[in-house]
Formats: sequence, structure tokens, C-alpha cells
Amino acid sequence: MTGPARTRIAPSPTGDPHVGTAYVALFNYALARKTGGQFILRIEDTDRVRSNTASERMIFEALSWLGLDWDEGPDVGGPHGPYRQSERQEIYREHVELLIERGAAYPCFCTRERLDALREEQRRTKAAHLGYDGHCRSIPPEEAVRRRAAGEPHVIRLAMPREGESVVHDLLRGEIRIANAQVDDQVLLKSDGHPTYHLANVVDDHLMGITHVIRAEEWISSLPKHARLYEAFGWEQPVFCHLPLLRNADRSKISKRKNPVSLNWYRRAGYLPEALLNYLALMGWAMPDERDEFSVGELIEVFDLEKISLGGPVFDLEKLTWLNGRYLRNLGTGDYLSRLREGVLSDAYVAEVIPLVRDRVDRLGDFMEYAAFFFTNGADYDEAARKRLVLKDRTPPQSAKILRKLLEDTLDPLMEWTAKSVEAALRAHCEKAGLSPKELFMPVRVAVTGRAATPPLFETMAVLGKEICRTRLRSAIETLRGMK
RNA sequence: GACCCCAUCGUCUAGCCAGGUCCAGGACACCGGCCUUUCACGCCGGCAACACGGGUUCAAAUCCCGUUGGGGUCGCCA
Repeated sequence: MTGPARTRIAPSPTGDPHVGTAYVALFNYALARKTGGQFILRIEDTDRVRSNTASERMIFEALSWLGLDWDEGPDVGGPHGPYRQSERQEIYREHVELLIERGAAYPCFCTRERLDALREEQRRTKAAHLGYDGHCRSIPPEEAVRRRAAGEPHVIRLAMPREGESVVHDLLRGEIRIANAQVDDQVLLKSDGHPTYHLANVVDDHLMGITHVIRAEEWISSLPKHARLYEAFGWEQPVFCHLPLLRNADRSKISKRKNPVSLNWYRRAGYLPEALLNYLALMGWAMPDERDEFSVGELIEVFDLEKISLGGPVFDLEKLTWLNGRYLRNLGTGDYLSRLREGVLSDAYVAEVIPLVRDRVDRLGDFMEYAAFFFTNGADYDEAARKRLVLKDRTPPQSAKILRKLLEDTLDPLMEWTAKSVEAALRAHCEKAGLSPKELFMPVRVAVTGRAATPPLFETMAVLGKEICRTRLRSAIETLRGMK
């Protein structure tokens, strides 16, 4: 019934490629393929301090690994480029001026201090709705022009109507009505000249001819802002479709504290891309014949966006693992071998392990035994290892806390994962946390390998990779918590 | 707190839009059995849900309202 749909996945390259990105990408991909349209990859790197190219590269790799190939994107180009928002600054600037002319946006000169104080005050007095108070909206236009010309730092805000309500339509939920008074004057253009999501997303979706905006549920509350922008520009709205959020077992939105969320981890741990995709599709989609196992191709054949269910699905690693096992068992020995050799048993990987192991092993037959922890997913800690997980003069809970800080403050944000960068990060962390390398490094070694005698720590961590290190650190932390 | 979204087995879901065929079907997990030198796979069987209260109707898991519960948003992050 629908014509060719142009859909997009628009990830922000600010961290490890996320399983939620794959989930949303899958349904965007399915609709585009089902309707004979296009699926576009757009990089939303307008947060200049957090965006990084390592993260962008990992997004490309992860989506390619999954086989969600895009028709237009930063790497392959296309008729509506550039597909990297940081390269579209001029476009946003022009559009924002248009909005100012039309009275739909205005410059705001409020300082961060004033904004912080305002927020603080609103929180303290438990104001009914939080948000910008419209202070700069009353500045006379001539004065605003003069101050901008004088180079006074400012942002551009959306002039949201204060009365009435916005009625927006969601494909799955129908009409959504939100009082305009609930919506504050969002920043559209930051003081560094880069747009925020709200502006960039509306402008790009329009310019790129996106027909269906399929994204996560967390965007529903900013729908009025987006609707207002389409209206102010005089553009027709795309179809909006908000997918439910993937959840942790406790039903909160999926997070790395409670679930593996990096696509790199699934790849490294030996999940097959077709199994992951199949499982992700099960989160909201059911085949007409209710079968659990199907390919993306089979999904596309019968796909219907409107049949997605809305309850926030709990991501169940156990069921994914079962599904993955089914896929694995269906592989012939030859295919199985190639999968192994694309992954943990690739020549490249084994070649990285050899230099770390060769001095420590005298017979090839002893290689696997010594190097076993390079080839397994988890780590288990025997009695001796458990003891060495504890830092000198600390209790197990204290040690758990220290390792957790290391993981969350230092290792998680580390995008470049090499022996050098890991060493630098670890040493810097010691400095910051007031710990000596000597007291911290042994527990870390045991946490990531399960053993006290290993090749040099940084090289070992580099070869193991971030994903394995982080999951083992997490299980070490859990182990320590259980020791009390 | 305000606003918005959601609500079928512990979990993923079918059924709901077009009310009766649903004392609710499938899958994961769990339990039992079969197969088997072991384990696993596989097969068979079992346990287990329409959140609650009103209303509409001859009839409600399905429609309406309320309550409760869960989630999201309230950033010069996306």
C-alpha cells in the first residue's frame, strides 16, 4: 500500500555501537527493502566534544557485519549528501536564519550560569514544568540583531507557541496531544554554531526525502517541537513511528550496567549476525505463522510496520543464546569452520596471541592450555583468583567499587583500545583515584584473565579486546560483591 | 513532581483494530520422560498469563472510563 519508503538510521558516534541502534536500523531497513525504497545512514555528530571517528568507524563495521547495507551514507555518498551532520553546518545556519525571519526562532544570550540557576530554582521549588523561561524571547529584534553582530555569545531557540496544543500522529499509537505550554523553547543552534538534534534531524530528514521516521520511543515527547519546525518551514511531515525501547530485566531502558549493549561484544562473543538480527526482530515483531526462526529476507517478504507491538520488550540474552545455538547447529562443518575462522580462531587473532605466549610455552601441545583465556568468553575465578581480586588492605566490597569506577569512568569511554592507550588510561586512572599501579594492576589482571600469571597486562588487554575485558571486569565485580 | 507512552504465562509474543470458534495458542527458561556408554542436541509431556474496578453488550482478553503498575521525557546529549 505504501510507495517506496526512504528511511534512515541516524546514530551518534559517541561510544561503542549500540544494540539499540541495530534494533531500530533493522526495522528501518526492513521497511525500505519491503517497499523498494532506500535505507540511509546518517551520522549525527553534532556533539563536537563527544563525537569521534573511532566510534563512527565502529558503527560502519557493526552495521556491515549485520548485513544492514545502506544505499546512501557518508562512505558511499548519494544524491543528498553530505551524510555527516558536521559537514552540513552551512545548511543549518541558513535554515535557522529563515526561522528567525519568520519569528519561529530567536537568539538567546542567557549564560550557562543563569540557566543552571534557573534549573536549580525550578527543581527546588518543584515547579510544575521545568525548562527555559523564555527570558530572551522579549528582547526587541533590533537589539538582538545588534548584540549578535557585536559577537555576543548566544544560541538560537525555538519560539514555541505558549497556548494551544500540538496534535501529532504516530503510526503505531495514533494521535498524541501535548499542550504547548508543556514544551519549552529548545535550543536549535548551539553557541558553537552546530545544530542540536531537533533542528538537524528535521532539516536533514526533509532535505534527504525521508518518508518514514522510525526511531525510539524516547523521542515522543519532543514531537511537538519537530512538528512546529515542519510547520514553520512549510514542509510536509514524514510518517512518525516510535518503536518501544529495549529493556533490562528490571524493565528500565537497556543499559550497559545491566546488559551487554555493544554490538562489538556480540560479535566477539560469537553470536552470528543472522541470529542477532532474528532475535532483535522478535522484540516486537511476530511472523504470521508465529515461527521464531526466520531470516531478514523472510521478514522483509511479509513485513508490515503497523504490526509491531508496543510493550517494551525485555532483552533476554538467554533466548538469544538459544537461538544462536540453533543457527550454529544448522551450519555444516565447512561453514562452521569458516565462522570460527572469521572470529576467535582467525589467523589474525591467533597471530596476536602468539607473541604473548611463545616465551612461556615449550610445547605446542601446551599452547591452548596456557592461552585458554584468550579463546573463551567469560572468566571464572577459582579460590586463589578470588583472593587476588581483592586490593591490598581493602575489603571485597571496596575492591568492587574501585573496579567499577575504573570500568565506568576510564575504560568504558576509551574508544581507542591498544596496549598504549590502555596503559595510559590505567595509569591516569591510578593517579586520579589515588591508587598505586602495583595495588591496582594485579586485581585487574586477575579480573580480565582469571589468573595471576599472565603475559604483560596491557598487551593482554589489548588482544582480548575491550568487550571481553569489560564483561570479565563486570563479573569480577559481581564476584567481589558476593564475597562481602 | 509535571507531561506523554504502555499493560496477555517469570521472559518474548499470537489473539485485540472488524466482540462469540480462547475455561487463551507458540517460543525461551523451569520440571518430568524418551533417545543415549556420558554430556549436549533432538523428541514427547507438564507448570504457567488476559493487572484491578466499573461501564457498553445477549456475549469482552478484545470496545469505553477510572485506578494501579511499569517506562520515557523534562540538557547548548542524541
